[in-house]
Amino acid sequence: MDFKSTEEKLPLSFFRQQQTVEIAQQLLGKYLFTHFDGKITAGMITETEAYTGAEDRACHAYNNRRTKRTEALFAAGGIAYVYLCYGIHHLFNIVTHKENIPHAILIRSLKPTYGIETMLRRRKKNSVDKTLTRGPANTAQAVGIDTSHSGSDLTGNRIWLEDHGVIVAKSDILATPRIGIDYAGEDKNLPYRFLKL
DNA sequence: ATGTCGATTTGCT
DNA sequence: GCAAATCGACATA
Repeated sequence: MDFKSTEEKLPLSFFRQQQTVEIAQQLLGKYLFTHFDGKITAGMITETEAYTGAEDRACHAYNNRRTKRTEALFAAGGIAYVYLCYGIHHLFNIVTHKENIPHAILIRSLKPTYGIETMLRRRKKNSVDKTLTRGPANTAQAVGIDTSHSGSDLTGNRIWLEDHGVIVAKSDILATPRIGIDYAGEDKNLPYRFLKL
């Protein structure tokens, strides 16, 4: 299948960069595509959060905590880390950095651009509203990503990212502390959440 | 408009 | 046992 998108697809080298906080900002304005059950959906990334590994108390791999769940974080960048939150929500992350450095970027929000009917069906909604692809669990559900996709290649033909040339100036990025990590001590105040204005 | 609460897997104590 | 990188239903105002 040809989506005329090959040249725009983000390469493995993008995900293997090592400044995860910087990459989280670069992801704003990029497009997340999925192709499941014969349906393609896509949206422009508008909100991200960086999780920076063993030294980040908010990261699941803090202190190199290694479990079956967090194993994907320790792989080299370019795969998905998807985990179940509160027993029901699937949260999609992009793994970055090199092998054994467990960094990742949580995708918190998209602007839907393609396959909106499919997104509505997955979200059990009748019409587009603000909540269709806002919030990490809603976003993952809309694009059809669940924990079975943890460890998936992000440069393949099921889940991938594209650069459509959208330029996001630093002045159009709002940085705030991350959401829902009150347990993270000092690290809860780090400005690692980024929103495209 | 704002607040409380339940859903329910994973991992740490 | 309990808290968690959340969401939406329901209550009260």
